[in-house]
Amino acid sequence: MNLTVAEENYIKSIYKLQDGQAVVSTNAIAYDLDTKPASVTDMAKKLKEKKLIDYEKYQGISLTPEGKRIAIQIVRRHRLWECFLVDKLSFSWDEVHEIAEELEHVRSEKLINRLSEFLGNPTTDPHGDPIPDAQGKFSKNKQLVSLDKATARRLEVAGVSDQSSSLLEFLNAKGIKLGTQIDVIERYEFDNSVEIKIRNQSAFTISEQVSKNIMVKIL
Amino acid sequence: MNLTVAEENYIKSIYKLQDGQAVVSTNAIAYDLDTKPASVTDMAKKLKEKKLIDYEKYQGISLTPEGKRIAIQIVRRHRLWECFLVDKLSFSWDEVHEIAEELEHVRSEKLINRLSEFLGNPTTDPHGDPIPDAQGKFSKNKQLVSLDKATARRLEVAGVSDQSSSLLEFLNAKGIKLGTQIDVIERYEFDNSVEIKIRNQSAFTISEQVSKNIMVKIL
DNA sequence: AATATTATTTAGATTTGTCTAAATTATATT
DNA sequence: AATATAATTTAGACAAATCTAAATAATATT
Repeated sequence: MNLTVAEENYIKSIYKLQDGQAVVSTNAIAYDLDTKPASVTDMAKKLKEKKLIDYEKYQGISLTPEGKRIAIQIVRRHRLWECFLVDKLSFSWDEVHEIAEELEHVRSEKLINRLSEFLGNPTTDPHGDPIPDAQGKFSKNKQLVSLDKATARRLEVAGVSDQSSSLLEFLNAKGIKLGTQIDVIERYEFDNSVEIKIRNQSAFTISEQVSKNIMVKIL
Repeated sequence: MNLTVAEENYIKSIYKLQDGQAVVSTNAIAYDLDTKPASVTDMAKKLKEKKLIDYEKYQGISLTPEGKRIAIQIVRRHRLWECFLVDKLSFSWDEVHEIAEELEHVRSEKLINRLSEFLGNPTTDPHGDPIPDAQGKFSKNKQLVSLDKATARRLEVAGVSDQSSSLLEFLNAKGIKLGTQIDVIERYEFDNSVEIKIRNQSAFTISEQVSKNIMVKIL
């Protein structure tokens, strides 16, 4: 199956948006890929032709098993490159996404498997997202919860669910990174903000919007 | 200047073919890029529009200073990635070209400069070709000569001028790699073949075609 | 249920990079 | 110099990926 970069981006987007949902809407994909719904319809026909998605007019889009397999390989490539950029080239986690977005389209199984080996076969990327292995299997992770729902006092940052530069920059500025231990000081009901404290720093408050996007492990 | 992958490939090809020549022909570019002369003419108009080449109908093509600057950056990216693949991911030098051909189009100065640093700012790639620095300057190399023209007895392989898989495979099979020391046993005038010997191996003969493409340093 | 709103698709156009076939220009040969 | 051959360009077409505007279908609201 030889896919264009555009086709790979659609597959990846559908995979990301599907997550649980039965189907993904034309509009959602268009928004995610910063394109127009009409373009999504066009591409849907092509991907259906290639048997990578199930698609009936007006009925939404979902990946076929083959489409999902391909999506997972793309995710694998993306996350391994992110590891490389952070671990080997000393990029910070909030600046690797765009570059990995390009590197992920270089298709060579040998390259990716060697890269994985070189990095020590990591199972999570710098954002805490799991990296599927060459067979597409995810190592089952400890259960992660978003910070706004975690009940424990002491938590460890294990990832972020929104990878927009704005959020990553904010976390960077606050000194929150993967593995950072956080103590929850107080939760404010009226706006669901959370006061937290990082070791050796004074406490500060983060909004619900932020806490919803921080994934944590309970310690 | 935002170039497409196709445009970059044309720039790179023109740079490679120009080397000394005043201009490059439409046909030569078409052959090098495995496309048709008509397509080259089409692209020439576009690149002229962008002021990356000098081009007048029927008069051949040459890079402008800006075109050359860009070409050298592409060459830098290509060769650094080749180093990475060989030095870090244990690829052999005859299998890296195609992959580097894709990686070279990922445009991020920061990425390339960090990669260079990570590799120890190498000045030659696994084929012995010089790697320009971030400013586009080549470190002046010891003068290399092709094996068919070298007069000395003892030589060291410093590169190959043709990087086709077929040649690289041949060299690999014969145990000839970068840094290999060669003794010239005999030169046969009638077909310009050369009998050579590698330490601890029995002598064998290589054709003019091969010897022309092996670049050597005199020891 | 009728109507308004939103989502989706179709139709037709555009851009990029390519092609083939025909026309033109340059170069080589007699 | 005339003619043959080779190189190059033009003209017109195509596929991929996109777009806008209009049409249609699904969903929500009154």
